[in-house]
Amino acid sequence: MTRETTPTHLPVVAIFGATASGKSAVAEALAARIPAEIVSADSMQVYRGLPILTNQPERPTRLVAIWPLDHESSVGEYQRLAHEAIDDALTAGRTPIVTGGTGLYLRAALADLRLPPAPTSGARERWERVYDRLGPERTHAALAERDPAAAAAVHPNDRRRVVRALELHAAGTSLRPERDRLWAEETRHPTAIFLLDVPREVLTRRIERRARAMFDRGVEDEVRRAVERRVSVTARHVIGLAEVVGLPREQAIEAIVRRTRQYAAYQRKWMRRIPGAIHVDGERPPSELAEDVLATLSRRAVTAAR
RNA sequence: GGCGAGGUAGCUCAGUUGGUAGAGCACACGGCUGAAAACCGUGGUGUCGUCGGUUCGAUUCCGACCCUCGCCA
Repeated sequence: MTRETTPTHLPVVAIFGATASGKSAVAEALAARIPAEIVSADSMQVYRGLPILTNQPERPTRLVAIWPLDHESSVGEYQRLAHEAIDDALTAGRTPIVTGGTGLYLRAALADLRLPPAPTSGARERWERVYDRLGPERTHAALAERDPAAAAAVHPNDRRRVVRALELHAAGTSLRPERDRLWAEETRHPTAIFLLDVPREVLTRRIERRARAMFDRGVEDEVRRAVERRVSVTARHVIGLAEVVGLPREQAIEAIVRRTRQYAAYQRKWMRRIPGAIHVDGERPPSELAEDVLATLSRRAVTAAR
């Protein structure tokens, strides 16, 4: 008797945790036990050309290294590809294991966020100019006149969102969705979401070790080669890119550690809010955690079958 | 050793013509719907180097001492 024949009734597994919490290790341990396909939910690992800096997994993973560095990324585009990858795996009879640290991307992969349309060409630049000319207060007031609901959800100083809201209103829609799907528990497929809890101090130690290891592995050459050509606005935000280019080694390491810790704190916020998730002790060995995940899945399958 | 500059938040520093203090960064918390490793909001966490003097009141003025940095020996 093999596990492969065990129906789970929970076709999708998701693993979320802070950076350096060991998500990939658990996903890989799980993939070694059941027919599965790992799908990345990471806004920076999508890029090709910075495998060391973005900490890309060794094992082939869907939606990793899919775009060149000059590509402007977006959740909308990612969402389409993620749904496709997940559905492909299911069709092939494999369990999609959605793994990643970008909270919004994880939600986009699992749920149908019904994102409002992409900006039409030139619209964003036009509204940005309006914002810069009128200033935060007056631009926000103009938004409030046109789309009160959107204005209520956005702070005047949040240039990006005020501009986006105006751009959507001009396109005949709104920043405010008819239904909030971001924090709703609904998903496209029955899904079990696991969150890896790891104490901050442990995470900090791992982050420090990993930052140093990046330099031993040649991150400086990697970055030097990457910035020889155009890097998109979105890719420019990879933690460490500006630091490696502009700072001496020790300062760069220090800055990368600081920013990575800030990122981990941001991910902890997501962990508090992701609906319907199961917290597990991320300090236990990946193999044990994988077994636990399987046990939870079959327990759920029994409940679902009733 | 002499001269000079300085010791204020975790860090870098501002300030108080005497009424116990505030910026940036760090940190914490919150928001977020096609840039999310992004973006925005809220919060001061303090023996004002130490001891003494003057004063109703000293972080501020005075004295001594300690420490740091620079220049000269």
